Amino acid sequence: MPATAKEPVADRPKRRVGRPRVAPAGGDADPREQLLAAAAELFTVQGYTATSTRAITARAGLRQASMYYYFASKEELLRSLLETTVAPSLEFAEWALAEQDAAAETRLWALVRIDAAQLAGARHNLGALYLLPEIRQESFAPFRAMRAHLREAYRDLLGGTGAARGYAPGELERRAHLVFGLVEGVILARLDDGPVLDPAGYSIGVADAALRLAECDRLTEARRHGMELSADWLVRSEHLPSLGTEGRK
Amino acid sequence: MPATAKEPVADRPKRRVGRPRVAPAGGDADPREQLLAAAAELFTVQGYTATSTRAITARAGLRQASMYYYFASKEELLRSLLETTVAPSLEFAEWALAEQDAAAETRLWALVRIDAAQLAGARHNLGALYLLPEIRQESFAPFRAMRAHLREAYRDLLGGTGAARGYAPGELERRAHLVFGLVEGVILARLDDGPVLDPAGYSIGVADAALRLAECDRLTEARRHGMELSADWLVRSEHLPSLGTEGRK
DNA sequence: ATTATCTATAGATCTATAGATAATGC
DNA sequence: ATTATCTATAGATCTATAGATAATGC
Repeated sequence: MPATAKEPVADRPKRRVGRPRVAPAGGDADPREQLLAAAAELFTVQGYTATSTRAITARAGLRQASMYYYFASKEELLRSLLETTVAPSLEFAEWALAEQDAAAETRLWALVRIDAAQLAGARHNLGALYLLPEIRQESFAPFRAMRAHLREAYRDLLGGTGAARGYAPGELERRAHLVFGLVEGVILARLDDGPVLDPAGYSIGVADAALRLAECDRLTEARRHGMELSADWLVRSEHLPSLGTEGRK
Repeated sequence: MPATAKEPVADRPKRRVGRPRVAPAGGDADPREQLLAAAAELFTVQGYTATSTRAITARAGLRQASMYYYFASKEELLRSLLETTVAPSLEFAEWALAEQDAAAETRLWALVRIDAAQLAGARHNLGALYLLPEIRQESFAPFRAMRAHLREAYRDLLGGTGAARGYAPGELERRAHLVFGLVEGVILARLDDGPVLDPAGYSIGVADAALRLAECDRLTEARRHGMELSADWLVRSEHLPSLGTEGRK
């Protein structure tokens, strides 16, 4: 007879205050967390508008109306989810910006790595929520501000880089976009392939790639490298097919 | 009295067959195109599910039910829009793959350029539609197949590159993801900033960047370049904050 | 008494179909 | 006769609120 059998925690009767649930799911977890988890899954898979509060609560083991005990609206549930998603990256970015001792290259590399790893490795493709059209609404302004901050951190780190000294005016901004886009490309890769090939390894690949993007002395060389930008190619890639549906404005 | 006044086309009375519209908008355009244009705008700005057929038709100058004269369902409208969006890129990609005379670098550069320019320059951020969760449904399989083809073209061009000879196994696939992600980063940049900084110039920047991403001999050098991957940094970027809402499955 | 849930429902949608109608074409 | 639109509406949602209820806490 093991002594452990008597621990008060082990056989905690998990009696809870309040009316019992009629269809509990997933055991004793905090209902608020259960709702967030259910929403994360459904929002990323089906989309925000297409996910009903009924579907969320069903997955969380509650009745539809009970959601409103924890969140004032469906929108607030989304807001909560979004903010917990950027927060860690942003926190790391602030720290990296302040840490002036290390080279900017090092700090940029580390930021990209951690950011990419998080995007690649999170259980659901939460990054895809950044793209929801809903977040343009005024009520998501705080979240958008967080993202803007993060992008600025990328730009500032990039600006501290040795390569940045060689940038023409405006080039820093452009490169920052490229690097930021590279990182968020992880989100898109996951959309096509499910969880990306080994997050840990992949994120290092992304971080290395970010530094390659930063460099500028290679540009002319790369351009020369086996490229005959003559007639046909230039012409064809100059002509942008107008992409239909021009519609008036 | 200018002679042009009599041209039969110029003063075409634009009388159309069928019951007249009650609230025409945007003049004499083909109603099907008007619907596509309206949907493009609304889907990209508000999202697919959040856009009602009523909103689409209102913008196109028709009554809600009249949409069904042109499209069997709202979903088919989306499908139509998506396919006209990838089609041009895909067509160019096929051509580029076949054109074995030019160096792979050249062809890859041109493909990236045209693709990025299209994403950056299109009136609405139509690329963002790729990300709609709806397109995972079986009914969008043909569209997904087109995208997969495009990605394969990227990979194959990349594989023909001089740099690719130095890739470790699996590295080609990974780089292809990076390049594809880089290009689609344009979509995300637009989400934040509206139409990106000068599409023509930006797209060249992206194409140059893609070639930089392809290179591999620089990797170790880049890593050495000013990086002290010691204690603190490695540790901190090793630890991935677990990102909340773990929920069970 | 407090807490966490429930049931029931009001009110507001939204998609798609049925069937009428107002033009032109012949 | 054909075409392109319209009006009206069935049926199916969906969000959020009101108010009841079944636990525990004291």
